[in-house]
Amino acid sequence: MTTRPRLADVAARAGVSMKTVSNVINDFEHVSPQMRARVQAAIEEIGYRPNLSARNLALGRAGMIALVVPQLDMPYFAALAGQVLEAAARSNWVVLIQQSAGDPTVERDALAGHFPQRMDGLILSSQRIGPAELRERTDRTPLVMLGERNYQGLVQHVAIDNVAAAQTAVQHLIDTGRQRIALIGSSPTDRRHPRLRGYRQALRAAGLPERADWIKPIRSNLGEEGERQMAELLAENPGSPPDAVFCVTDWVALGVIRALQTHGLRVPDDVAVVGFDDIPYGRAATPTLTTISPDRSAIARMAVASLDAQLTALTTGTSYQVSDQQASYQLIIRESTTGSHTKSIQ
Amino acid sequence: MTTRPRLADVAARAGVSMKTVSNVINDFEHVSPQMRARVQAAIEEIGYRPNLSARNLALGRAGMIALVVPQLDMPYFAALAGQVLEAAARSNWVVLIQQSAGDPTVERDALAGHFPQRMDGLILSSQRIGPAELRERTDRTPLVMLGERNYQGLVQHVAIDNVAAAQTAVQHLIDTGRQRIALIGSSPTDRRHPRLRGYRQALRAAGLPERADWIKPIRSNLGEEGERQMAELLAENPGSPPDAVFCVTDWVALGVIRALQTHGLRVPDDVAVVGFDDIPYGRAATPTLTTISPDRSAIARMAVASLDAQLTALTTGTSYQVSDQQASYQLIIRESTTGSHTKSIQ
DNA sequence: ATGAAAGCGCTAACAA
DNA sequence: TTGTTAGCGCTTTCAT
Repeated sequence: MTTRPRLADVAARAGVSMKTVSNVINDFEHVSPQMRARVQAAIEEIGYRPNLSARNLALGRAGMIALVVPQLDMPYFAALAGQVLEAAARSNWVVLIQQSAGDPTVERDALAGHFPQRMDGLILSSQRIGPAELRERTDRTPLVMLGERNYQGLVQHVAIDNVAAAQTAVQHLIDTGRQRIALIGSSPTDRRHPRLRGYRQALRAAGLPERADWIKPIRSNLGEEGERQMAELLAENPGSPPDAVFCVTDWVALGVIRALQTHGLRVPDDVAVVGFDDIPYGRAATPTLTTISPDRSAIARMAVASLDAQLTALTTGTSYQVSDQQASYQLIIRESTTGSHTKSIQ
Repeated sequence: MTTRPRLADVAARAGVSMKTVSNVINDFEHVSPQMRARVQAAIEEIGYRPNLSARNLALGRAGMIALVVPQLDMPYFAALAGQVLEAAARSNWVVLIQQSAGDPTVERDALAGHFPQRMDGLILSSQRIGPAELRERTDRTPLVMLGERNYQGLVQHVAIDNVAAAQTAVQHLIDTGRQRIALIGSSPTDRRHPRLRGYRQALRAAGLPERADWIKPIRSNLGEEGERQMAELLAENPGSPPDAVFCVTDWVALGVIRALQTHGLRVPDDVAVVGFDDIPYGRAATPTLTTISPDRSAIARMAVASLDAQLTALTTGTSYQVSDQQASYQLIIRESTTGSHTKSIQ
C-alpha cells in the first residue's frame, strides 16, 4: 500500500508552493483563477484529501464538538442529533455524541470539560443541570444549553418558547370543545415548569378551573410512567374522567393513550390527547398523535452557529454576549384530538 | 486564558522525560510502579489531557471511523449508533455518523472513501449496496457491512441469522395456535430475502400451506406502507382474514396493527402480529409488540473489533480473513401475540 | 528503564 | 501574488 498524497505532493504536481495549495484549499482570496484551476486539477489527479489531524494541530483547534444527550434511542434526541450532525459538518466539525443516560455525573463532567480530548464546543441537552452548576463552571469551552429549563442568562440557551407552545396545545383542546383537561408530566407545585405554566395560562384565559389533583408528575420520560399516572387519575375519578389530557412529551402521551384504551376509553372520542416533541412514532401510532413540533433543524443550526461565534470571540479576545434564542414550533393536529380512527366494523 | 498543559509540561513537573510520560499514558510495560505513580500525580496536578490531533498525526491514523446509516431518527439505527459509539470509544475512535437517507450515491461515496478526511474504518448499514459494488471497490479502508443482505464472503459482515430469527418468530405464531399466517414486507418472488425464507421454512416445517397472495411487498420501511398493504390484504380477503401477520420490521408492524384496528379487528384476539428489530416504541405501543430483538451491542462490538483487526493487518502487512459473523437474537413475547390488552369496559 | 531528536502534515508568519 | 520555514503536540527510533 503506497502512502497517501500530501499537500506537498499536490504542490509538486502543480508546480507551485505549499502555501498556494493551502490558499486554494482554504478558499483564500488573491489566488488567480488559472492558478486555482491548476491546483484543483492536481488535487483531483492524485486524489488528495487533507489530513484533518494535521490541520487541527496546526490551527490549535480540536475539530470536534461534543453533543451530550440523555440517550440516542430516544427519538426526540436521535432526530436532534441528526440535525446537529448536519449543521456541525457545515462548520467542519465532527460531533462526538455522548449519552448521559440521565446520569448527572456525566453531564457535570462534560461541563467541566472532561472529555477524552479537548473540544471546540459543547452542546448540552439536560434536565439535570441548573443555574447553580453553571455558575460554578470554570471551564471556558464554548457552551450551548438546549432544553426547556431556564438558565437566567448564564449561558447561551436555544429552545422553543415552551410556555407559549404548551399554551397553544392546550388552547387547541379548548378550541375543540374540551373542558376537563388534565396534565400528565409535571408536579402542581413546580411553579417553574414552562409547560405547566403554559397549561395554566390556557386554562385561565378560557376561564376553566384548575384542579391540582389533575396534574400528575412523572418520575421519568417513559411511556410506562404516563400509563401509570393516567391509570391512577382514572381510578381517582370513577365515572368522571377528564375529556382531554395534555402530556409533557409524546413518549408519555403514548403511555397515556395505552392506559385510556386499556380502560375502555376511546381516543379521541372520549378523551383527546396531545403530546409534545413530534417524535416519528406519533405518525404511526393508533390513533396518530397531535403534538407540538419544535423546529429541530433551527435549534441545531442556532446552537452550532453560536459555538462558532463563541470560539471566534475566544480566539480574538473579544467578548460574546450570551442570549436566550428561540426557535419556532408548530402545532401538528392529528387523530388523537380530532380524528376518529375506528371505522365501523366490517 | 493560559495555554493548556502539554506532555512536556507533565514531564517537567514530574522531572522525567517525555518518553517516560508517554510510556505511562500508553500503558507500556517496563515502567516502575513508583515512576508510574509520580507521572500520574503530575498529570492530575496540572490537569493534563492528551491532544488527540497530535497523537493521531504522529501515529498516522485518523482516530475516526465512519458509520453510515439510513437515518438517525429511525429507532433501530439510533439504538445501533448508540452502541457503535460506545464500542468505538473503547478503541479510542470517534465516530463520524453519516446519514444516507437511503441515497445510494451517499453509500457508494462512502465505499469509495469519499469523506472530508481519511477514516480508519467504515461501518456501513445498507439495503442498497450489493456484492457487485463490493467487487468493484478499490479503496482499502477497513470495512464492515451490517444488515441482512448476503455479501458472499466479499467483506466482513456482521448480522444475526435472519433466516433462523424469522423462522423463530413464525414458529412462535404457530405454537400459539395460528394457522393462517401472512407476511408483510417482502415480495413472494424475492427468493433471496432471508426473513421470507425463514417464514417459508416455518410454514413448511408445520405443514402449513403457503399463499403467494398473503406475502405483501413494501416499498419502504414505513408504518404507512405496512398499513396500506395490510388494508389491501384485508380487502382481498373479506370475511376470512389471516389470524396472524409476520412483519419484516417493527415499524411496518405498527402500521399493520393500525390497519387491523381501523378495520375493527382486535390484536391479538383476532389477529396476532410479530415484528422484527425491537425498537423502543414496541414497548409503548398498544398492544405492546412481540418482536425479534437482535443483540445490537454485540453487533457493534464485533464490527468495531473487526475494524481494529483489519487496521492492524493493514499496517503490519499481514492478511485479514473476512468472515460472516453472527450475533445472537431473542424472541421477545409481548401482548401483540399473547396478551389481551383490552380489559372490560369500566 | 530512560533521554534526545526527528518527523507526522498542515498553517501562518514573514520574505520576496 | 507566491515561496520559505518554523512550529502545533505527540510518538518513536536510537542511544544510553
